[in-house]
Amino acid sequence: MGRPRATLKDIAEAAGFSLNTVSLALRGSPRLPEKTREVILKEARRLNYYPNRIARSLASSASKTIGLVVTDVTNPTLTMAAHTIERELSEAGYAVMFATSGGRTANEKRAIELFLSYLVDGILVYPADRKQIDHIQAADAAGTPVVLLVDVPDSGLDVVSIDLRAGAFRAFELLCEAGHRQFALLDGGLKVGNTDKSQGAMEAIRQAGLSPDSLTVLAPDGQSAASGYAMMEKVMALDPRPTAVFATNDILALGVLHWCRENGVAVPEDMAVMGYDNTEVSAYGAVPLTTVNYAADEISRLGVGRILSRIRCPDSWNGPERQLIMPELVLRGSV
Amino acid sequence: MGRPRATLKDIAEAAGFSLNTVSLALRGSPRLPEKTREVILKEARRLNYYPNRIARSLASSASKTIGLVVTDVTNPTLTMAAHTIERELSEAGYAVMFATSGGRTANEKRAIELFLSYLVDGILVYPADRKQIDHIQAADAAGTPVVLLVDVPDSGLDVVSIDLRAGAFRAFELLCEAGHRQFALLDGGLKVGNTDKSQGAMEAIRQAGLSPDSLTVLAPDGQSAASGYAMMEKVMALDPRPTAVFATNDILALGVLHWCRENGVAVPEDMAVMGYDNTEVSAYGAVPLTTVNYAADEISRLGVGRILSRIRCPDSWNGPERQLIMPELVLRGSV
DNA sequence: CAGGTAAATATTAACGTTAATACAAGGTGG
DNA sequence: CCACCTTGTATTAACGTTAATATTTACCTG
Repeated sequence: MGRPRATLKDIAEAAGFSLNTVSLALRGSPRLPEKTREVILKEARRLNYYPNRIARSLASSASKTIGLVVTDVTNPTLTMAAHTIERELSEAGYAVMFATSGGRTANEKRAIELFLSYLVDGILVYPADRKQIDHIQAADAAGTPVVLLVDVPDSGLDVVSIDLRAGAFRAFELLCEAGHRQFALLDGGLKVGNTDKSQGAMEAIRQAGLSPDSLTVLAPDGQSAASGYAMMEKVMALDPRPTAVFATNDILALGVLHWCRENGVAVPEDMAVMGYDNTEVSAYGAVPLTTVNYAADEISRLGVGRILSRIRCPDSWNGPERQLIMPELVLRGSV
Repeated sequence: MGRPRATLKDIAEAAGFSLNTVSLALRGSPRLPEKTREVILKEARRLNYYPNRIARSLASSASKTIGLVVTDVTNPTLTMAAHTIERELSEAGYAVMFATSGGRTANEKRAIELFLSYLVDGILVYPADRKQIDHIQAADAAGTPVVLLVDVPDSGLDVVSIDLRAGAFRAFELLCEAGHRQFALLDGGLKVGNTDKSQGAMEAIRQAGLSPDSLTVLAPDGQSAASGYAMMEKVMALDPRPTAVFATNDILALGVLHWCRENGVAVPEDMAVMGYDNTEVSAYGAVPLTTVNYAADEISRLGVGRILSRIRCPDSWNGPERQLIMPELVLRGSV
């Protein structure tokens, strides 16, 4: 099975220096003369040395690893975010440990514990349930920096997030301006305590001088196109019947569009449909979807920046900060 | 920043046993009497102990970690696979380290080296380029089991994969039976040495008694809907003009459908369109897409099973095995 | 009751690093 | 020219676990 891999000791013996000198040389210490370093580096290359990060972590109590917990990678938005996070971190020399909670707090808790047991230097979380975050707060309090990627006010934690409420607010402003007076909102987040979008919607309606009755909020079962499709039965049964459906993500909206096509409901003439996230598919559905952009890239970059700065200069940290990104509308044909 | 976390030593002192006894107790050794174990477990809970896996890894030289390299998480198929892999492994008590190669061998190499430096117990890879796999072979040869999730014949490595060639073969059988005689194939894999699907297509055409000229293979720039859309200019300029377009993934096909709608080409009447992967969106595009299923779940489960069995019983391993899953066609409206 | 075995626990040495000192040699300044 | 830095290197002790032996105690057997 091949020789055991080379260690610092092997290099030390081969190069004729002490183990620690080798360690210093490989870490580029300025305390060593050029020549010594060269000899050692050459030997290291010859032996095909690469460091054992486990040992390094143990000795230095810094693992150069970040944990990422995501609710559901199947969501293209979170996929994008995970992707960017991985790229950014890997450029910064960090490895990524990855876990999904499936929206269940128990899983999330296990994942975080796992991460802690691997001594991760920091944790990025899309929380499963914003009402249950004790275990997250505990991790932060115990000294492992945490950054939330969804806004949880008063969590006492660092937050970098899209302003979801503002996104929904803008979306409903648009719908109101377009003359709609009766709305259905399919909110996939309600079941996990995420009411931002519903709240934003309601605010916009109030501001437009409409009655709260003009908005019906429905909680679909999952985040799939199938479940958006299924909800349309209920939407069409409402009285008065809405003229606009807003879904809290594109994939739900896609299901809505599909239902409309199959049932001869013209979009946007008979029914306006709006999504959320601006995933790639939104442009290519039965009707190009008007949606709210989710700047996954920006969130990821900012989130990574924040966690790294907390890790690298723990002193310059002055308590948690909330940073909310304002989302843009993406106008296409479905409204 | 909170107390430093409890170690075995702390428990040992609190419980009045030696450090090693504590270690044994926590690992459930049968050599200890029930009572001792209870005392120790109680103390451990009281101190909120959880193991330091870094230390454990170093001592036991097994990290209970698996590395996963994927070419592009943005691809919903790979997302699904990554998701299932993570779930399966986490159930088996393994953590997952995650990296994307972006289809670049250099990145893949770096990722694998990173994994090795973290002493992962095994590696699952969607290889970036099947012509450059020395570094993967090297990892396996050096004692870290590797399983490829894409077929690379004669790699000398374990393989669990969808039979991509057979999928394309079946797809073209279908198209031929439907009476088509002139085909365009948008192959997103060509640029990274992945010719399976093109080969399968050609075989089917040959078997149907058609001339090789009836198939035009085009290499789109990326794996996006936009690039599928862009390629349609070229497809329509072909002479004779094809009556069927086969794209090697759904997202490309989605772009094709979009082009057709915008340019008044009726699908499937004027143009048959087929995709590959059976991603969720394929059912909800401008026209429901006929496609080839990619059993991401099955691949993932089998891949995880294989790597775990190699880790857990290295002795019962009799050299690399190739396991190919036969894909099914999914018939919808676009053909 | 000597001798042996088993059960329960302790001791010691790894694992491969980093970090904190320690030491030697050679130069410099008062 | 001796005390004192500086420069280059070596030594030693962590880090928190597991693994391999040791040791003690208790019990059983002939």
